[in-house]
Amino acid sequence: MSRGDDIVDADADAVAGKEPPSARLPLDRDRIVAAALGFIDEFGLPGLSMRRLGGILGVEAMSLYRYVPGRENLLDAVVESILEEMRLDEELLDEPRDGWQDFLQRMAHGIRRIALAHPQAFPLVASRPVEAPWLRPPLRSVRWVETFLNGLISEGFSDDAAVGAYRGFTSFLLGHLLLEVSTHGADVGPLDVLEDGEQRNEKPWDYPTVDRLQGALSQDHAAIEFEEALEDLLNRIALINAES
Amino acid sequence: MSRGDDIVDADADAVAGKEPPSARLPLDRDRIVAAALGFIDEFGLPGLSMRRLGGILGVEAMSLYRYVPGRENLLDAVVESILEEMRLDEELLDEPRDGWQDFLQRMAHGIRRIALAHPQAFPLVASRPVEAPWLRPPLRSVRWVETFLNGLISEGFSDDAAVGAYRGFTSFLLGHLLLEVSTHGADVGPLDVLEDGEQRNEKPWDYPTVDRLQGALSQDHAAIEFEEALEDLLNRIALINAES
DNA sequence: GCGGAAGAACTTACACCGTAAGCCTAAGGT
DNA sequence: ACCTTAGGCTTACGGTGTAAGTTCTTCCGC
Repeated sequence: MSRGDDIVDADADAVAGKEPPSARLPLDRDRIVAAALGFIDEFGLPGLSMRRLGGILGVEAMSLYRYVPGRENLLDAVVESILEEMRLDEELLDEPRDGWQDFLQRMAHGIRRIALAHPQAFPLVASRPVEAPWLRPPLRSVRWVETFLNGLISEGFSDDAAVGAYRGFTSFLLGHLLLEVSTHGADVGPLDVLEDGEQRNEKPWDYPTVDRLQGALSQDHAAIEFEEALEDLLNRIALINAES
Repeated sequence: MSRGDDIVDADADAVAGKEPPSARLPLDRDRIVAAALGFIDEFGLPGLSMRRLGGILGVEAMSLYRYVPGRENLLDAVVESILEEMRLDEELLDEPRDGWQDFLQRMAHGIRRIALAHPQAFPLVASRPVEAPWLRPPLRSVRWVETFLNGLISEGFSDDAAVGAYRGFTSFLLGHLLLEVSTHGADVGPLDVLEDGEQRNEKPWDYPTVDRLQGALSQDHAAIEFEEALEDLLNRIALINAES
């Protein structure tokens, strides 16, 4: 080493008007959560460790524990931050304006947007244990449930119809979005390329129909299917509403 | 201890016709997978480690690696074994007998049965990466997809209609069953009982509608909802079929 | 019976993980 | 000038997956 070029001269920096790198951004909790989400988005959940996350923030792992009780809690916070992000979506309404169909359409599309924005993190929303059994993913916060139910009731839904709609809505969204997002993950998954001369030992393959339909199966109509299935769901909900 | 009662007398056992406990069941791969599934069913996925699994089988952790390439592969094998279990279900048909509705009804109920039989393991079926993007959970094996598609096509479905039905079917099942199973998990989750004098620091709670509907939200109509939603799905599929 | 080969388990070792406990330094109030 | 406190660092412990090497057991050809 020639006279420690890699060591920053803090005094000189201070004179130059720069902030010393340490203690300037005192490692806020939100910044930790944001960094965690960023990491997951970029490298996937399994790679996230407290030590690495600390490294990203230029800090030892243990320093994180001043702001976050532990890894589990951190992941919960990540989920929460994703739902919070959805709050900022301008398209989403706090209450119906042009009928409950429009209200639910906007909500469904909003959730789909965040799912597609965080394909690696979205499964967290689904797989993290929920504090109350009726608080179902992906509408994982009481505020959203309250918004949902109030919205429908204000449009003339009975209590039971609103609850039924809530269950159908969550179930539909969870299934569709998990699958849509998981195919995105498959695209960027482990490359898994065959080395030269390497031979994949395939089992005997005798699935002619799958073979023949491979093309049709691989086509991505997720967006259209989402719209159609959503519309069917809304019709179904309309029926629930009419019956009750 | 009075004269090592806990030590088995192997010779005496051999004379009595019993097999010595060691090396008699040479730790077959299927036995490992079955033990893993059993463990998950009983204690949940996060507690499963190679060392503990070895312990259960009366063996050091590293011995498992002779039959299983690693933990990830083991979990894949567990998923596979669950799907295999479904093959044995007598109610399931290899091809339609009383129409495609009956065919799909049986398949849906079969998958629901295994989901409810392994509530702790079922999320694995959904969250494990799939080798091909069109191989969607919970129908996670080419054989099942082949069976599904062939069944529908033999009943007069066009290729596209069959593929569309496949997508709707998987999406519906995944969403509904994941949610149904997750509420089961919540029941047996960490007890989380308040200690004497401990006070849960609740945030200010202002969700009157959720409050009022707490009862309705908590009621468990999963079975009925499953039937109704499944019937709606079948109607939807019938439409797809008619249109194409 | 015996030597050797092969199979199946055990042992050791490494890098990494989450996190409990304590230490060190610097800023701010008095 | 002192003390408090915040905000980070260091160390340490038990646990994890797994690569590599070792030891024991069993069986087969002679």
